[in-house]
Amino acid sequence: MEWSSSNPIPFIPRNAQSPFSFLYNYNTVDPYLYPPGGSDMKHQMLQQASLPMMDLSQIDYDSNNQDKKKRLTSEQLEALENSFQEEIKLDPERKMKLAQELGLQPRQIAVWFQNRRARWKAKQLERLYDALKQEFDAVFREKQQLQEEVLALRAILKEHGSKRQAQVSATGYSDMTGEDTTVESTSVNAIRSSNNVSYQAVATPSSAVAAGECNYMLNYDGAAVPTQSYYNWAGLPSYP
DNA sequence: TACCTAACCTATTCAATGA
DNA sequence: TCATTGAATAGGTTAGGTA
Repeated sequence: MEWSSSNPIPFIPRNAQSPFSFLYNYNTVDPYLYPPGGSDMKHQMLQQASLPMMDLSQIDYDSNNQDKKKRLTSEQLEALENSFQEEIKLDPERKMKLAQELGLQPRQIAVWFQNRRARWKAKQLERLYDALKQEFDAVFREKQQLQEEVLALRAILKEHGSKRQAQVSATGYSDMTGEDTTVESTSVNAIRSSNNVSYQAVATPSSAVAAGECNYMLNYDGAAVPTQSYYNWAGLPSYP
């Protein structure tokens, strides 16, 4: 059965004399709105009925109760979605207007918007996670490439060190003509080329957005200094 | 300043639904 | 039958109004 004004759920109390009759059909008669009294209304009514405070969750619901959860119709969902796209927050005027137009209780409109905002936020977090993961993967790959480059450079240095040592031993002086620098520079370029390391800023538009969102969501001021662990992780030579 | 109220958020429950 | 979805609830927080 659909939930709409054209097909309303008849309000048939389980027992009109029962002090608990207000618990039934509250999809039709919203206990949080009618009458006004806030979220303590159930307890207030229990007290008015001269009954002790009790755990309402323990009350035995009738198997024929009328508060079965009903899915909203596609028309109702479309209207609610359109309204949500216009404005994520719901002002009282819009809530009443939507309730009237869609044949729903204002409380249902408010609940739908609350759940919709929760789903929207979860989706945003999911996107942020994906963006950060991509960023991490890219940085991790670059770190591996740099480590390989460091190893290669160390090997070159070791090789040239051995040659120089042999030259000093043979001639008694060191050759500082700059030829070695040219060799090393060429070697570095070759290694970098083979590793396809660009040496540009890693931040991509998506990662920049992700970082911005991350800073916003985590209330992060963005002024952090690299930590000791970062230097260790990055394989950097020294920690300032 | 304490209290009240309304609106909101997060976590959870549970009926409806589809594979 | 079971996993997923989403409407609804519970309980907590916060902001604004008021005595």
